[in-house]
Amino acid sequence: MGRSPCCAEDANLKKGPWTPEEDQKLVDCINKHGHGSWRALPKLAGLNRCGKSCRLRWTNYLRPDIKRGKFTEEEERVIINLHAVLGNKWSRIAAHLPGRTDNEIKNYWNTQIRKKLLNMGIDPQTHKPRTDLNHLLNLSQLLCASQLGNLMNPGDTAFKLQVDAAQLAKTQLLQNLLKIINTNKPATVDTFLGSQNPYPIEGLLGGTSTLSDKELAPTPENITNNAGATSQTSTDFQALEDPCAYFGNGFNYESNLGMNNQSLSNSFEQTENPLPELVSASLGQTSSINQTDDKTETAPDSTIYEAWDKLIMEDEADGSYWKEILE
DNA sequence: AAGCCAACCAACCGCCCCACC
DNA sequence: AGGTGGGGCGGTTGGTTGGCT
Repeated sequence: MGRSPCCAEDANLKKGPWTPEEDQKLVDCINKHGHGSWRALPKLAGLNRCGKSCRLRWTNYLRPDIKRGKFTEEEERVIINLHAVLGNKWSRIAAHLPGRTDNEIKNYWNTQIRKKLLNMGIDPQTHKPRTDLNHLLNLSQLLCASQLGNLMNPGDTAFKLQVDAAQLAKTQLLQNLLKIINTNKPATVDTFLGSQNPYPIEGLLGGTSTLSDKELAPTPENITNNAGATSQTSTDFQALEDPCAYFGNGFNYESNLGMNNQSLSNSFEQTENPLPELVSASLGQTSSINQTDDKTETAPDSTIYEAWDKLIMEDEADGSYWKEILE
C-alpha cells in the first residue's frame, strides 16, 4: 500500500545535513530557474539529493524571507491561540506567522510551548486542564504506604514522618477541593495564561507532581511569563488575520472557546481565587472542543471523585482526622 | 577533562491530497 | 472514473550542543 518514496529509485542519493556548497547550488539554481519541478531540480542544480530533500531545505532554511531567531511573546500567543483552534495544523498556523516555517513552529511547540502548558496544568492537545490522575494515584500510594508502615512499624519515626506528610497532603487536597467547589468560571487557555496560579493541577494536589522536576518546577521565569500574559484579551484573536475563515460559515471561535469579553473579564475579576475551573470546565461548560472531543472528558471527572471517595473511605477507619479538619 | 544527559532542531519518512492524463 | 505523479503535511528521528557532575 502507498506510494514508494520519491527517491527510492536511487539509493545513492545523499541524505543528512546539507553542506554550504550544496546550499549554494540550490539557492543559485532556484534563483536562476525557480522551482518548477522539485523532482527535476536536483539534476538541474547538480545536487545528489532527492527533490523532496531540496524542497524541504529551501522551504525550511534557505528561503530568503525566513525569519530566524527567538519567537516573540506575541508570536507565541498567536501560536497557542491558533493551535487551540486548528490543532496540529502547523502549515496553517505558519501561514499566520510571516517568516516562520511550519517545521520551526512545530519544533517550538514541542520543545517550549508544550512544556509551558504542561507546567500550567493544561493539556497541550485539548488546551484544557490536564485530566491525568497520576498525582492522585501518587497521593493514594503515599497514603497506602504510610498506613501500611504505621501498622507494621508503629514506633518507626520514618513512617511517622510519612504519616505526617500524608496528612498534610490530605489537608491540602481538601482545601483545594473546597476552593474548586466554590469556583465557577469557564476554562480557557487564556484564563490560564492570565491566571495568577500557573500550576492549577499541581496547586490542587499540593505539588505531588509526577513529571520531572525540570518539567514542572515553578521557576521565576515561568511565573513572570504567566504574569506577563495577564494583559491578554480577545484582541489577540482579533489581531489574527481571520481565523473564522478556517471554519466557513457560522463558526464563532471566540464564544466556542470561551474567549468572549464577558468570560475574560469574569476570569480576571476572580483573581482572589486563582484556581482553575477544573470542575466546571468539564461538567458545566461545553465548548466546541468539548463537543467534538467529548470522549476524553467524561471519565476523568468521575475518576477524580472516585479517588476522592477512596481517600474518604481509606480514612473512615479513623474518622477523627476529618472531624478535626471540618471543625 | 571526560562522561552523561537533556534540550534543541534540521532532516527524514510515510501518508494524504490534488491535479493531470 | 480511475490511475499516477508531484507536492505538501505532520510525526518522528537522530545529530549536535551546552550544561552539569
